[in-house]
Amino acid sequence: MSTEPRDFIRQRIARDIEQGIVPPGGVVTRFPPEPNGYLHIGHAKSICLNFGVAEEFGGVTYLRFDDTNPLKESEEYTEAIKRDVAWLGYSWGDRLTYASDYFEQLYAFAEDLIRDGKAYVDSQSNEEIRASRGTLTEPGRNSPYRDRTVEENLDLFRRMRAGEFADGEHVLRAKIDMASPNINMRDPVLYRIRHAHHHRTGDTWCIYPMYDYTHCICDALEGVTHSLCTLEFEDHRPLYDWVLDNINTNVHPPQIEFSRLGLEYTVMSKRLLNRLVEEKLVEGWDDPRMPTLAGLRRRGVTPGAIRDFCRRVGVTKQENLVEMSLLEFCIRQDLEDHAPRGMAVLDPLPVTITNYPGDGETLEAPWHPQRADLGTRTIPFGPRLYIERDDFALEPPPKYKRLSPGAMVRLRYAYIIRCDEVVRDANGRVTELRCSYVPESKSGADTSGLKPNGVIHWVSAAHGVPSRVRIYDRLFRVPNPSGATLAEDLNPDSLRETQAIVEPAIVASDAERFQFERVGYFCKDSVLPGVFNRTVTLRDSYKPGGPQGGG
RNA sequence: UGGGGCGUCGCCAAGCGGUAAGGCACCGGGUUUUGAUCCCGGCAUUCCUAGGUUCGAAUCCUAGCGCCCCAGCCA
Repeated sequence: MSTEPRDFIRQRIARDIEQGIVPPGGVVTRFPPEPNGYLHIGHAKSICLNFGVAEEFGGVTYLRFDDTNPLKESEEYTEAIKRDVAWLGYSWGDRLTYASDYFEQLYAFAEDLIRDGKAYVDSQSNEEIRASRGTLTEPGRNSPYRDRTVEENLDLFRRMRAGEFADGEHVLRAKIDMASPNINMRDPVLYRIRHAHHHRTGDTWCIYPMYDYTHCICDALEGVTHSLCTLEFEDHRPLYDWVLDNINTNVHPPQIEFSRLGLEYTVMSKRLLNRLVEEKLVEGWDDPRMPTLAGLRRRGVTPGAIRDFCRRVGVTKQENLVEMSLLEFCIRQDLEDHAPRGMAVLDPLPVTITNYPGDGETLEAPWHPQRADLGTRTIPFGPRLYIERDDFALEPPPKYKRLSPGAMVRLRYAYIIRCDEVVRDANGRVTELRCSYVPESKSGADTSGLKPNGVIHWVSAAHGVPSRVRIYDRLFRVPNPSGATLAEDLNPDSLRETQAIVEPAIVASDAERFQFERVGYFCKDSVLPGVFNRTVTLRDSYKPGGPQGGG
């Protein structure tokens, strides 16, 4: 489709296919997270890109865990990541791999590099290496160990592997150029000693390869055709290329960089998200206020909405800070099409229908106004109801479309009522509305000819189910949370609990999410039964000043 | 006064020498048993700045300016 976004990466891939560099249907990409935390919406951009591109051009995508640093990684994270990628709607088939699957091959290539005189064991301390690396403007100095013989290097490297040395005693370095203007090329470390238990390889290794050395080789080993990564790795590309140019492989994917996602009001660094969890400032990685996929899921955000968001955001090399309103739009639109409708009252105002005979009846209403396929629900109606307190105004502002003294309004899917009397307590607070209904105005069979000025939602007092409601706003409220002052950046109103009265069909339904008329979108909280999360509100959402009193 | 990137509407983003797509947001108007949705209309004489090349430049050249990334035995 010509209207589909064609970013520079897709253009490049299309060109590579056209020129025969990559066979049609032969595109191979990979999504390579380090299992050191949960995936967030920024990762979704990369997932949608990598899996999306393979889908569009015919190809496959690997889910590859970049697990080269045992100190930070865990099984819990790999499981969470798999869950989230699958939830987003992508499947890796049998292409689930780990960098650690290749440790043996990586090691063999390293010995080759040593034999070729392209890598050496450096025995300087961490500090010495840092000091001799030079600065942004000054070149580095060669290590005194740089000219060790091949035999000595091989011997030392093997003994490193055998566990003869303590952490930090030696490292394996590439022999490139200590005077390179690109600091990544100043004899980068390839292997370090780490006597640590790895979540997959256990204690079989005590030396672990570095990212720059590992990533490109894994790409080559898996036959990746386009290695997509974010902008901060641009400076690493010469090293990516150097490694592949100096080992025995004829596979050499291009590394192509794009900018990471910046989202207004949210912080995306794993370090900060980790702190929020560690310091118990949130309930966990899946706290609905978190920008993690798990958090968004709990909040009621759909995978389709996130995919749509990633598509609309595009892929470029520009730094960007996307407005929250775009994400909200994508969520609203997805829910608009799919979410069943329901009625709930957050702040109840009792209404008595004074002329209603009997004690009730059952009404029928569609789950969705446009989608007959979703079927219908029954709604109990009676002489005692609750309406939303702000659907009534003692002194209605101009163009007010809801209820006020003497005015008429339609109760959605039910009858037209008129407010005859307002009951107030000693403080003047409205405590009840006494109304009369128009019997011939029944929804679907209205012969009254009346045109009320609005429609409001309601719940039968005798049947409504009280439910605890947790209202989540954004976790951060500053335009650009710095994280430097984490506590100050946090929004103290980001989580509130209140009570809602919900129509019974909602409680009985097994649907996850609902759109509540005049209230917003909700989803069932998967953790606490009978509890709903307010996720996105149509009208009141995030607006300064809160609910609009009718303005 | 090192290297690598990036600068098109409030926010994203097309554009690749032929005379500024689209989306979000916003502002009008219409439909509506959700003030939602939906529909219609408006919204950059201008592309960081200044020169230059050209019949013609956001697109090419030159010089500036601004922003981001890099000195982990993290990824």
